[in-house]
Amino acid sequence: MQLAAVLDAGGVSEGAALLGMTQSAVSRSLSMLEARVGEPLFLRGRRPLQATTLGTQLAVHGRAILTASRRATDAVQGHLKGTSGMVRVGGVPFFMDALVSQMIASFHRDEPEITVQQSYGNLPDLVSSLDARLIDIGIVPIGSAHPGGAYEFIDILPGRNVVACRTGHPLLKRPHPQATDLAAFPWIAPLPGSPLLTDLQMILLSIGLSELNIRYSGGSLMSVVNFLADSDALAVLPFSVLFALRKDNRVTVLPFAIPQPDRSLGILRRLDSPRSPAAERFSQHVIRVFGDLKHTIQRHENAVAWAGPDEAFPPRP
Amino acid sequence: MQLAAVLDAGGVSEGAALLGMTQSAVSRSLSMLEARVGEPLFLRGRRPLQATTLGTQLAVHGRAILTASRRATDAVQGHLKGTSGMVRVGGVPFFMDALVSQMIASFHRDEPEITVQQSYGNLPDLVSSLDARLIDIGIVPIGSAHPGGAYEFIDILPGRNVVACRTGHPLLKRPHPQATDLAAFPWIAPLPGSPLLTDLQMILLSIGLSELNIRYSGGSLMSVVNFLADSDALAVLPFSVLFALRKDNRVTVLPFAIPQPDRSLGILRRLDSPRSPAAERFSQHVIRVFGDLKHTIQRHENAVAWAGPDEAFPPRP
DNA sequence: CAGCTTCATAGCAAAATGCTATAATCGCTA
DNA sequence: TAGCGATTATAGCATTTTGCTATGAAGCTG
Repeated sequence: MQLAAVLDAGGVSEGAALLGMTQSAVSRSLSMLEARVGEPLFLRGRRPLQATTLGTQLAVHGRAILTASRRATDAVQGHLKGTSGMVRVGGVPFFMDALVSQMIASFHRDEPEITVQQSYGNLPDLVSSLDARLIDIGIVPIGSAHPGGAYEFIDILPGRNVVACRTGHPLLKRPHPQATDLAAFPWIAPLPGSPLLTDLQMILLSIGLSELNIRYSGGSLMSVVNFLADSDALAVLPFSVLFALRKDNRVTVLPFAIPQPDRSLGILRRLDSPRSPAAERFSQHVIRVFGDLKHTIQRHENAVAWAGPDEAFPPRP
Repeated sequence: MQLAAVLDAGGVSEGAALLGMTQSAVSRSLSMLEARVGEPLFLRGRRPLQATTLGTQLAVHGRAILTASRRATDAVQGHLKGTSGMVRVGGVPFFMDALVSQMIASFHRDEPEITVQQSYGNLPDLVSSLDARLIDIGIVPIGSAHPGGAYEFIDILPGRNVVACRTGHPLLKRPHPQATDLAAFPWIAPLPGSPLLTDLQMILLSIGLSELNIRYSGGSLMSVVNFLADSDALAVLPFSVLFALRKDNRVTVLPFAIPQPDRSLGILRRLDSPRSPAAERFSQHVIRVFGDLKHTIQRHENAVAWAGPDEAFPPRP
């Protein structure tokens, strides 16, 4: 580091000043380095100081160490102030892809120094990831089965599922689609482990059918949307996810009321985990953006003319 | 560095072993680092050791320092053994482009760890570069004017100039071209400062003309060759340079004997400069390759049916 | 809960590192 | 080339850091 500083500054005294040290200290340690190497590192008595080839080469590595060292102190200071750092976020795939990824982008605009590490998983995986401290926060839908006292759960969006179809789907032309109509079309099943899977079975029950015509399952959100848009298939999706996709105008809500899960999307974190300022800021950001989003989503929901099998499943107010 | 090693190895003891230290030393310094930072860097009591986000981030920089440090020791060891290092070579443009650049390539095949830094210059520039220790060796043509006792000059190729023209040049059809024939064509002048410029004037004198028809001057070798190949112009070039270009079959030797300079291409270096093994190896390589080349060049020279203004300038034996 | 492994802490010696003060050297100019 | 101004090397000393061995504490495993 001293070699690099000295060569960059053009002299021992200047280099020492650059490092906040005295000239003598730098002079000695460089002499010792030369002695250890057994070769001169620079040519004495020249202004500006000339390095030997070996000196030049070593200075390259010294510069690397110097910058790494500076970055390390920056990382620590940023971490303590919360202006930089790292958040490891795990979440359920669909929400991450549709909503959280955009929030990460907007978060990065505000806090460019904070690294966000995203990972996917369903509730059990995310809980064990939290336990193993592999992630700092999880963004998951949680129902009545609370995960226990070791966790904090911050509610950010009520769960609300809808039936999704492509824009221009034949069923959209009917004023009041019936359950039997829905059963006539192929369905997309969510990934195993997804809460949407149980939701789908709930719907089956409520409709009174024993089985749906599952034609596709197991894809990411992008795959599902692509499939939906290019076919007449139907899928159960969170309304907020569809809301996030409204700009594309490829998929939309089928106005058919279905039983709603008693579930909320929220931020899950361990109470005992050392909460870093970066994670704190990210959580606040997500909560704020979802808070802003909630009203817009609500308006869009109310704009749908719902129809359903009976009055047992009205849209939430 | 210790943090990185410990996290990579998966434990304090393993990390210490990786660094060739005892476990206790590493344990203590990491504790001190944690105290300094004021935050835990890893979660105690977990196998394999889990880092906090800050620990992970700092480890990144630690790894950078670790690799830089390793590379530095490699650089030193390589320098001492001569298997790695850096040579700064300066040379006259035409020889560098035609011959030395290829030798640098073949040298790099043998010694991939040695960096070669090439620069251009004519004799005076190269001497001052040597004095300023900006280059380690110079590859220059030197005549009777020896540069002085502070330098070592190793002869590698006798100077031998020829008139060059494109293949298919009209003059090639004549069995014995005369001086007046040559004067009828445009000429390419070498860059100012090049020894070839004085050579060209020598030729003028010997031919008995006061001036040649200079149509182009000041280009690099590639420019000169391109110009030669696409015109009927003539140029004075070292035979070895033309030899190196024989594969392209674009330019060739005009069999017209011209006065030869009392000059040799050779390696110039300061006697007092700290001679690195890398520079030593490079010099040896250049000398060896030129040594091999010399005989081939000689054969090609002898194959030319020379003709000239008189017997004063016969081809060298 | 014993046994094994791993990590943290003491205690001590050696080395490295820092400073101030001072000598030696170098480059430049008159 | 002598001298000046600036820069670099060395001395001497105090402090900190670093290393080791030995030993205690804590965690997993069967």
